[in-house]
Amino acid sequence: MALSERKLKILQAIITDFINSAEPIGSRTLSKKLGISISPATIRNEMSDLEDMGYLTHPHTSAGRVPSDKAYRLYVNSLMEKYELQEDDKNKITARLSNKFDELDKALANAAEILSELTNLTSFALTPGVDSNRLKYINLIPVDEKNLVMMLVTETGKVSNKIVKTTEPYSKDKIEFLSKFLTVNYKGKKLSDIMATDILESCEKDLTNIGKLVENIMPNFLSTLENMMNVELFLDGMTNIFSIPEYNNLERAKMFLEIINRKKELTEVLLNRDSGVIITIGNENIDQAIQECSLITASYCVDGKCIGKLGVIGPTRMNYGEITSIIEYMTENLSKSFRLTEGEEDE
Amino acid sequence: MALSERKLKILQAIITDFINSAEPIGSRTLSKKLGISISPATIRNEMSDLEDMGYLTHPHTSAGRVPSDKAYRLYVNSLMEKYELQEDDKNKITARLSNKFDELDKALANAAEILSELTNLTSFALTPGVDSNRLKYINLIPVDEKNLVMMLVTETGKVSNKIVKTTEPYSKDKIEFLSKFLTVNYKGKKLSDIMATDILESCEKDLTNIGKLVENIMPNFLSTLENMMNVELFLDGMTNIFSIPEYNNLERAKMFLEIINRKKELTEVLLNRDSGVIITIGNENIDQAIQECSLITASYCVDGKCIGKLGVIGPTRMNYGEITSIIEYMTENLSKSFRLTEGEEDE
DNA sequence: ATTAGCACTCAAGGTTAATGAGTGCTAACA
DNA sequence: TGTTAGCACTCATTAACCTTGAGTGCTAAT
Repeated sequence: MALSERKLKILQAIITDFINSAEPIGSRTLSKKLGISISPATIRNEMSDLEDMGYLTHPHTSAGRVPSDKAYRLYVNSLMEKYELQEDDKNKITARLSNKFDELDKALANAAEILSELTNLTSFALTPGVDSNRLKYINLIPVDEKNLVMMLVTETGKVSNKIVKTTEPYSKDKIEFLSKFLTVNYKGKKLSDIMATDILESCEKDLTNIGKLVENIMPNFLSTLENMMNVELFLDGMTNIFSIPEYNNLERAKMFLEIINRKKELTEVLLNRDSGVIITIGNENIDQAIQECSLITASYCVDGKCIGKLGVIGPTRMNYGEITSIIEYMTENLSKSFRLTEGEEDE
Repeated sequence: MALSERKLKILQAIITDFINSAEPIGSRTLSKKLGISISPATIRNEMSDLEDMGYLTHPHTSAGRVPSDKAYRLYVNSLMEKYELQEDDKNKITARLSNKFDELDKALANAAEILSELTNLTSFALTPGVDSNRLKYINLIPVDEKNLVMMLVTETGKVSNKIVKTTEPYSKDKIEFLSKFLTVNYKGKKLSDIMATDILESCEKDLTNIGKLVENIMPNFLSTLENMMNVELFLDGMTNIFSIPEYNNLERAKMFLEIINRKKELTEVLLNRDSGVIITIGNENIDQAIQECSLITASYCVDGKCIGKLGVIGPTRMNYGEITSIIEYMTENLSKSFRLTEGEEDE
């Protein structure tokens, strides 16, 4: 059976209505709402067909129809009209985003906050990922006779440092040498690649003259690298779940919040998503736990590389058009502001 | 009316029972549970007295009795028996705490996680506070011709740094001079004091010879300081609330989570608490929003200064003895490990 | 192909009654 | 005088039952 023009129209009406009301919609109500006059009975027949085709379901015999994941997918791909953000909203977003972008972490936490407020959903922001992260700057800075600070900066602007305690006083020469050695060997290399090679061994061969110092510093070098590889997840608007009818019962709200709070797993899910605007609906999600939710994510760029993610998670019944526009606009904005602050080599 | 020996015994029995069961307890049940045989009728009389004195309440006429905040206070102050952690538990805690204390933030997040698991409550950890935080180390490090890194370290081991972009190429001499200038002027000073003085003005007087560089750097100096003053709050075990009978309904769970997620306000509340082990019960809390909860916090020390906090929040019906012991033990442990890693001047 | 009509279904909400854990009071008892 | 047994009373909780109304599916007429 093919999807006639009319079927599509009915399906679309059901979906948009359900997105707004969260109530199953019946034939009589729908008949009244549709512009053209089709009788409830006809609509019932069409609905029945749509159900056979897998686009609608029934919570129970005497309830109205509800769109299935398949219906949402069709909706997102072709039925949904493009949502244009108001100029006014755009300005508000831009203003709030540009508040404080001097620290990546803060900017992202801020972005997540804005996003959850605008969408009334749970939002998240993920710091730039590992893959294309390269070391840009390595330095060892003396503090006092037995303490020094190791500082690493990546191309994406991530800074990490650590106080290193040496077992015996060090000479300035030695740490300068080591600093240069590290720079020569690892600058421009990917974090993951450095981690993968057996650094400790190769260093100890080359650096026998510095002796003990290497023993103090290299393990710290590695652990700091590891540290920088850890993407960080910012969540916001968790309690928005309580105002969503679908989650208006303890069991479901609890489940949702427990999933959301398993940050490691959630991060994993997000890291595995492609770049660009990605929408996954209900059972399209590979992860069992979130097959009742939809996820919309988009990636933002730092230094021209699209590796961080911003997005929302909520019930499959969400306003895909509007939310997608918001996220897209926000990530574009973030990308722009990160380019401006971090470096302007291209100008 | 005075609290007779027997009244105390009855009150204590009611409290311990209620802490475990969360159910109002009646005279008959209590009579059976008490070692000595007192008839239900007598217990009823005593209960009635205790209610008049404000130690007990009634959810409704035909329900058992429930301890009031006043009762819990009495319990905590004098009735409660000291809870001794098992050697076994202690070892487990120590082992998990010492896992990774190379970064303060991680160690605290980890501590909060352990604490919420052990208590089945919502836990939090607060990074060291502002008051006694002094600058220990200031440095400006050249990266490339127009970028440098400003690094600040406090006595409590907090490190913060920021990439500063200068409007025009700088000379090494100048930044070294500025670095020394800042060190001479601000090392050992409290962050808050530095923030309070009108730095910009005084600098521009003294530093006319460096010109533009000051304009680039000083605002960053200030914002980085501000940054370091921000204490950070780590929360864990939020969803534990769902397994607590008191919160077994949407409204209350929602309220609780919303309060907990207003991190700024929560931080404020925690910052205002004294050092040492502090227990506040229900209406003893100044903050309206948490007057149905009890808070237990203890402070841990970094570098011998007790300024960070670790604690839990939950219903007034909580196992004060056990939880207090756990928190106390954990903060002691944290203080120890922070002393060992950060410096051993005293040995 | 469309529609009106009708029997049927079922969740939700309201009413009622039974249950039982608990109280307060009174009078008897040691 | 403090303690206890007994009894009437209260009230949250639960289950059983009924009513309502939104909705369906099917059939027969248009």
